[in-house]
Amino acid sequence: MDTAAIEVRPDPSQSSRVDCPNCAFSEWTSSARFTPDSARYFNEQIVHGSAVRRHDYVHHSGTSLAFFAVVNSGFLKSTLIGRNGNVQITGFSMRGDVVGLDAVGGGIHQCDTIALQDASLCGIAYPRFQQLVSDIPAIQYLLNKKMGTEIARSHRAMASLSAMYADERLVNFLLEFSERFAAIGCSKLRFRLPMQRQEIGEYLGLQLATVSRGLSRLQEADAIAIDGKDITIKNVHKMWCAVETLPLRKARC
Amino acid sequence: MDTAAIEVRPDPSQSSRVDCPNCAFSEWTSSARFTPDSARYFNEQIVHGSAVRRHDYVHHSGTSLAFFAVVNSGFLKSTLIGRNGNVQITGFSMRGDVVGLDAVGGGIHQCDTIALQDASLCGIAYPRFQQLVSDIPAIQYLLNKKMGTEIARSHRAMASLSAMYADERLVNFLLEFSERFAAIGCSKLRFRLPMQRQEIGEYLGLQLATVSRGLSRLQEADAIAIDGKDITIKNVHKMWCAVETLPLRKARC
DNA sequence: CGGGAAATTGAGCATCGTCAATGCCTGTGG
DNA sequence: CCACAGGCATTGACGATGCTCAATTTCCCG
Repeated sequence: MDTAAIEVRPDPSQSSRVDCPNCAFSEWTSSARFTPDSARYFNEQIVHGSAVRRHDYVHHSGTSLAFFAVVNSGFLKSTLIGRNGNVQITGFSMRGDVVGLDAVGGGIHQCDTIALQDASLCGIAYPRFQQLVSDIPAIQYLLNKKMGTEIARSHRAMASLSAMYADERLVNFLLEFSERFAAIGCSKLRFRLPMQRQEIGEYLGLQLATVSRGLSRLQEADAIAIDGKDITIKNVHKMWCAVETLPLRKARC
Repeated sequence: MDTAAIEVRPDPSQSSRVDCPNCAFSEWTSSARFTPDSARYFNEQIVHGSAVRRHDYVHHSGTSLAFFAVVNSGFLKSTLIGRNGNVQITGFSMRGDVVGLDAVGGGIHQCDTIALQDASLCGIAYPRFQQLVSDIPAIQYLLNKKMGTEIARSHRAMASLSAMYADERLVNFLLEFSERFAAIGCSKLRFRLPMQRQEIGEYLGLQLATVSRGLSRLQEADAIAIDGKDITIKNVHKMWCAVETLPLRKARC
């Protein structure tokens, strides 16, 4: 799989390249800031409905930014590889998320982005995107919003990595996903985590074993129910309480 | 101190509001993408040479994004306050850095930004900035670059917080500052850290005591010299070696 | 020069990483 | 249809890293 993955594999379930019923860019073009004409024009520049399969790379670290992709369905992870081979997952992408933003600074992708499961993407070539910006200011406005949101999210992630105990990070993580699922119209109380325990650990800075123990503890506290990757949030309050039942932590409340 | 800090406190050392010899926005207007006319016009919209004093707030978390500020001189920190009162420093800003980017997503500042020492800023009102974008595409391009760079930096910070030992984070931190000082024309081998040990800890996810111990260890290894806040980098290679002399870590090489 | 904040350093122990054994689930081939 | 293999998850034991608490020294500013 290579950088061109989203270009070479049109998703057969998408009948038309232009009238893409599932396209997450519609969140952009339906914005009030778009005129119908500019929306149509923008839409024509998009490569619609590219499919990637589990483990495919959407882009590689070190390659130049060729296109922005937006996720229609499925899930992606973005990873940095450290000096010692440490894997850090910098984020998970789901429907509506734009992939490739960390390359905007220098034009070179800093991370690998990989499909966690089969996914559908829409993309727009970066040079084309830059041309459109001057014609359609709304595009720029929406890109700014996405980038600002990503900055805020990674700052929160830093706080979680830096200042929270393992169990708190887990609770935070589950609630982050709960919110994000709600934002795309799924249940915020019952959802399937698309990644495995190892990958949760690589995002939260924890070992696989610690993640597993933490989830078990939350379940014992009757705060959540776990069925493999399926999570049911039973009691948000209990989630935070469960975190504070360990010896030293009681003092902190 | 309040959100309007940069508006109400013109720096007397700046003689003119328009011809600001020290303005870090000159990095923008001198870009090849600016025509002389647009550079002049942009420059006229900037509030030049506002001074903030140590401990002043440049903006408060929860307030709306009123302006972008760029740092001319001095240093700022941006902080998130957690549920338990934990302080997370999400970044330090120095000359050329734009402050307020994490508010672009939702229009509300997510962090407090505070001067570590007396500083000089230039600012531009956000609504005005947005108006200018359509007239001067170069502005947008440069903002994008800054935001993309910030995303990449916070992802690296996540990796550091998540996957590195205390001493590695410190080495990483010192080298990050070394690079950034070099980028603004200062020595990369000898510089003064503007923040205190506690604040290094709040950025790196370490306790003050751990920071202090780590620095001492690097000094004992003859990798750096410490004189209070003044750091001399004596041997980059030894910095990384020093990290690996503790018991368990030898195995990892 | 003196007072208070910041930094260094020490001792003890909690959290979490490491290593390892076991259990569960799925897909495959006999 | 069942056995088996391989990946993934759970759970246990143990020890190291780094946090907490605290004493002391150094630095900075009035």
